[in-house]
Amino acid sequence: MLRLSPRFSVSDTLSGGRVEFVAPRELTMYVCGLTVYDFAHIGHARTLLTFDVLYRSADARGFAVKYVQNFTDVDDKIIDRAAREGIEPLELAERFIAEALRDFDALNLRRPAVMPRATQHVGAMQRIISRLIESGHAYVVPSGVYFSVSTFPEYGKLSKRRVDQLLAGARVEPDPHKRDPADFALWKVQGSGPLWDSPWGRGRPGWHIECSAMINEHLGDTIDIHGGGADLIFPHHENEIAQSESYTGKPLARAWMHVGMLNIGSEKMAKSLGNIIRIRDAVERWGPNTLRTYLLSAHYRSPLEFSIEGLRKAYENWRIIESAAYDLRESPPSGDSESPEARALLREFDDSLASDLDVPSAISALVRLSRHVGRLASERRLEGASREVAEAFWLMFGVLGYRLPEGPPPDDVLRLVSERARLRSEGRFGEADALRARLRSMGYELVDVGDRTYVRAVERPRFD
RNA sequence: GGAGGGGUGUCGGAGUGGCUACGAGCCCGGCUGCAGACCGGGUACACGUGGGUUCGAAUCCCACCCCCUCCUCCA
Repeated sequence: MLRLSPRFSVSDTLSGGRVEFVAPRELTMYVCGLTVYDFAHIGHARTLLTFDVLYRSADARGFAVKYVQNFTDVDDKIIDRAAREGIEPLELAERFIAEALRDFDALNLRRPAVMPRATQHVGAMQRIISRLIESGHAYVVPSGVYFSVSTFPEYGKLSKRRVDQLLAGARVEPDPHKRDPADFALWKVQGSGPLWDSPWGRGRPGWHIECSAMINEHLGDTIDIHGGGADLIFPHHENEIAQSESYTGKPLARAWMHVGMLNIGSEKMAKSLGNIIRIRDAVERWGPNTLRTYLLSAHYRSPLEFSIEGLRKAYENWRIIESAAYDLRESPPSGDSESPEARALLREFDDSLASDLDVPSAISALVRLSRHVGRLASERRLEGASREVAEAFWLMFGVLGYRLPEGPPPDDVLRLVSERARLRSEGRFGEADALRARLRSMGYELVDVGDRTYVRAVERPRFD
């Protein structure tokens, strides 16, 4: 039985170095998910896909992974948009959570164990806030509760900032009740939007406290991996650290992982810039596996510049993998011998992912194994080949989160296939090829091997 | 202005002192009635710029240039 090694390391934004994890043991992961006021875009997908591969690979290494990814369902933008549409903020959030889950499924993101929502953890947030006030880390003013940055000497350690520099850069008009411009809100006393009663006035939680609360509720004081987009380093994660560590007195996370931005036209893809591509549009246009290959084609810490050219190359890689997957599905190897090729490539795949989640190199190893499969298939040697070839292939395929369409083709497709076979046997190749083209446009490819014809549901991205 | 991360062949991307990772692309050929996958050959023998250290540097040192992100909600 081939498997991945029980250890991996990732680089940690906080220390700047690597942190290693060794199975078997529990692995707790928390990833900052979406704020649900609109459809998710492929920038979000890049981050989620990165942690999806981390999740799957850690699982394959023998860790008992506990993965939590939240939804932020209360925030100014949700309230604003709901007001514009004349519906309740929570209703709007509910709607976009449903849409997001649909997109996640389309992307074949493996569901985290828990997907908590901010509004379901207000009590936990209030408990933390109360304790922070008692211990002098936070103070109450008429407009709410603020965290006092000066009570946490390590403030700035994640984003490598110094508090005195923050003051100079503070562009927001400060609340006059703030003692220090760098202090941030834990609780906001307000009159509109979803409101909760609290000892400090009716209102709602500040930005960052939700993650501290949800991490603490679901995963404990110190988690193994905390992740998110690189744009969350400051202030979001910095503030989480300040709150949580003041509250528990322990480190919040052993490793902080941040995914580089997806840029488009040399600018970050962001709703506020209006340059987004929705996940569902991208999946529809390019297919889930091609899109996944593309968004994972750059190392996760590097920025990725969106390009059709890059998508096209990702598709070329996927074609090779896809074809091998079908070859293996149609002719599963049954040999008992060892496969040195499969072992070597699996090892390379394993090492790549173990070394700070080098997915591009891992994909490269899978492509080479796919080519090996293709060679065996073309030589009609696949059935007699080592089972390890299939074992290694499906392991790699699964860890990278690829998925082939399930189930047999619909009847009308099968009818066309047999029609084409008839034409072909009569030597009417022109008409047969026209049918092949028509099937292709329906998403089905025919592969003739000897006297057999295979029907494959394939991705057919559009690059115009 | 401050902080962080980068600049490697057409693209993506390894590589932290010597042995041209790797993958895709592109061109030609083979296999195929034609295709896909597969196979053979070819193309690119690159390292932001200028100095320095060294027998030897993409890798070390110095200076400079450029790009991206963050410093405001943001995956």
